[in-house]
Amino acid sequence: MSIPAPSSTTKDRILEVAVPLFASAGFDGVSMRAIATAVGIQPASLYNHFPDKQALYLNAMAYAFADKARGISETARAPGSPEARLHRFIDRFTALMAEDPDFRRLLQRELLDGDENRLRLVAQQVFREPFGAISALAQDLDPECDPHMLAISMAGLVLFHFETAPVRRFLPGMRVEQDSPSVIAEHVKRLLSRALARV
Amino acid sequence: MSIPAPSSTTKDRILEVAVPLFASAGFDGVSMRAIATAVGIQPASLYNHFPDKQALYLNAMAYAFADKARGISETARAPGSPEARLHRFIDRFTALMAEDPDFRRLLQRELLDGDENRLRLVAQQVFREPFGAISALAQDLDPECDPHMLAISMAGLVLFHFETAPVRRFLPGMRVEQDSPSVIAEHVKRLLSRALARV
DNA sequence: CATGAACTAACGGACGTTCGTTATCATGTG
DNA sequence: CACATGATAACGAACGTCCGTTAGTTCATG
Repeated sequence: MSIPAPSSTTKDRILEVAVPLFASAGFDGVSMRAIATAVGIQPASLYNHFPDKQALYLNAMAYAFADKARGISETARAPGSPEARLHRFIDRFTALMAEDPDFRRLLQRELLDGDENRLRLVAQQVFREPFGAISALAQDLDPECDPHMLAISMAGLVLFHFETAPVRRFLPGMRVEQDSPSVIAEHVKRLLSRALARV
Repeated sequence: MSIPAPSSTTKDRILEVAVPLFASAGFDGVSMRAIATAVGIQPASLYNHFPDKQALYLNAMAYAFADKARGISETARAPGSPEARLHRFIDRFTALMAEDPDFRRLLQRELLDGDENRLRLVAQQVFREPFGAISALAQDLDPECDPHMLAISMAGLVLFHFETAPVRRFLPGMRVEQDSPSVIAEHVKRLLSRALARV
């Protein structure tokens, strides 16, 4: 997924290992001992790099979210007609969520459990800029619609298909292709294009 | 919300207290001692009613999800034109999520952390029927569209606005009215009506 | 008197964290 | 070049706390 730097510091290796652990089990579900074991050091050694578990978690979040924000907003701000920008955004956003499940899971975990400070931090440092870009795109697509709400709807349409994948397996009418990123993207693009077509 | 039975057993009182605790802090975030304290009994007494914590959690889930399934599927299956049924479903579904945040949080927690057994249980005993109803409505609305994916999209459009509420507070363009159930319902209905209008 | 549900007390284990020590290694000095 | 120095990061061991759970006991109710 990401090219491991040849001269990676221990601190980076800890974060690299901690991100998927936190993404899959949450803050309370991952012990310092588990992280240390995964890195291959003793638990006490973690405290040479981070003052406490909370700091390690925040650094892991920042590590996981790095450059994601820029990637999203760039695709939304790219030139072209609103429809073309919409399609490019949906394609890219879907691919991003498919290729980095840790990012999506960390995000949804924060939405459930994040305290006010963490949520403000994530909102301002990660989502403010790309969300502004999506909102601007939304306004170009349908000037009469609240751009804030339309932006949320656009992102939610994509995300919810990933979010529900583990339970959709057990529901009727499920076909494996419905989990494929390209199928999801096509479905969302079709829905949004028709909803937002100039009248 | 729900009428408390006058002759409620201790078992019911435990579940009643455990549901919001589990909904807000998750399985690992709620100790047996915390539940016992909230009920007003000793931790050991919980084991007179449930063999272990896992069983208590499963019963709490069943308790929280009871009758929700029936409520959802009834609104989706009600008679009328597809458009009218869509509007009624969105209205009712939105109201349901707004008035019972515990249900929504428990659901999203399961989507994140539920193991295969729990997810299958939830899918088959809670969502199979209402999801079928929504899918049927989706097929009536747009026979050319995959009803499974359209049903997911319809639910996701509503849910994502609630899910992101805690972080939207810190994003630009936010106005308080965007958290109101009726505004969310109107937004979603408008979007879906236009997307699914007969060509 | 039998039964079920409450109590008090405690067990064993996992957890976050701290402590004192050791090993590695780049750097400055004779 | 040889060697002391200081910083960094690893280690093993332990502390205090909280957890899920169990055991044994009391007590009210039928």
